Amino acid sequence: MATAWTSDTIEALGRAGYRSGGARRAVIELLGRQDCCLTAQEIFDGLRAEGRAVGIASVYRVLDLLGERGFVQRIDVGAGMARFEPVHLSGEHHHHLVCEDCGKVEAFSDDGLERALHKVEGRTGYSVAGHDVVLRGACADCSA
Amino acid sequence: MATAWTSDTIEALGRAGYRSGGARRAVIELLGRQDCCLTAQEIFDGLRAEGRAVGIASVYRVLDLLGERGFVQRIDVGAGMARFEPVHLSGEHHHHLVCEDCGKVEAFSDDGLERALHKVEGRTGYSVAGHDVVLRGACADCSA
DNA sequence: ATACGTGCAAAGTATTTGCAAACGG
DNA sequence: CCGTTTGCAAATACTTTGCACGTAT
Repeated sequence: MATAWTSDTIEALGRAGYRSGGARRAVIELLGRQDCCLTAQEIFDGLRAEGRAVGIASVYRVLDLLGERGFVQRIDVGAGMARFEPVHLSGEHHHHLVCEDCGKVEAFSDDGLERALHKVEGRTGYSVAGHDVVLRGACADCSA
Repeated sequence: MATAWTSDTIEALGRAGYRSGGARRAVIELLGRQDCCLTAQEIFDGLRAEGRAVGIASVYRVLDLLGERGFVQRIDVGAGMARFEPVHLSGEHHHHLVCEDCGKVEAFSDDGLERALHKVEGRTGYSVAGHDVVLRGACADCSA
């Protein structure tokens, strides 16, 4: 069950002249199945759990390549560890809610917020390629 | 010319039982003079440049203490290096604009964005303590 | 006087790189 | 075959910690 993102990504890399060895394909396939962000270590562990062991260096190399080409978005929630998630062509995306207590990371999205961001982006003088929003706080479980 | 933030912070720490040695004071004073975020290394270099050499470990220790107590905000713009800036009691704050090309970081603020954020925060189920927004792109110089 | 603060050096963690072997086209 | 990709181990970069000494109160 290859997702659209998975096949689009593999195909686009192929067109750009990249070969598809086992490690790259495995990382892309695992990423395609996620709906929120993962750390490099989580990807490494996930692949190992399904028996497709790859070197941690390859995980980083694939993430770096995908990041450069805009297929994944690097996300920093401030835990000293980068997180990565697929960027969907549809343009739909979400932002993150981080529990400062237990470390849980969840996604949320909001149209009003997107509109406000879009408006600001026009006034910056920058050619804005993207944005990240992180809300920090205590989740329902932790604030109880 | 001690800023309000500088003296408020030193005073509050004093009330909380912290002594004021040279390194802590130096870091707090330097931070109080900034209007945007600095890395630990920039703080270290800045202090050294003004002849107030402090250990890099002390810089990190002070930043950690100030962060815990809410006097500074840790900011991640995705360069693999944390940045820190004073949190003003007035509640006024800004967000960041990062040039992915040259690495420049600038501040911006926008009331419409704050309103949109505030609205979203109420619907999350989290008790939201704060938020960060990072706009990524190419600055005027780099996109030319 | 005594506990807290500081600097240095060593340790720790996340990430990157060098290199030789495996592999895809 | 030949150049890319991969895994391993070593290197790096940022940050944290241990410890002995200095200092504020």
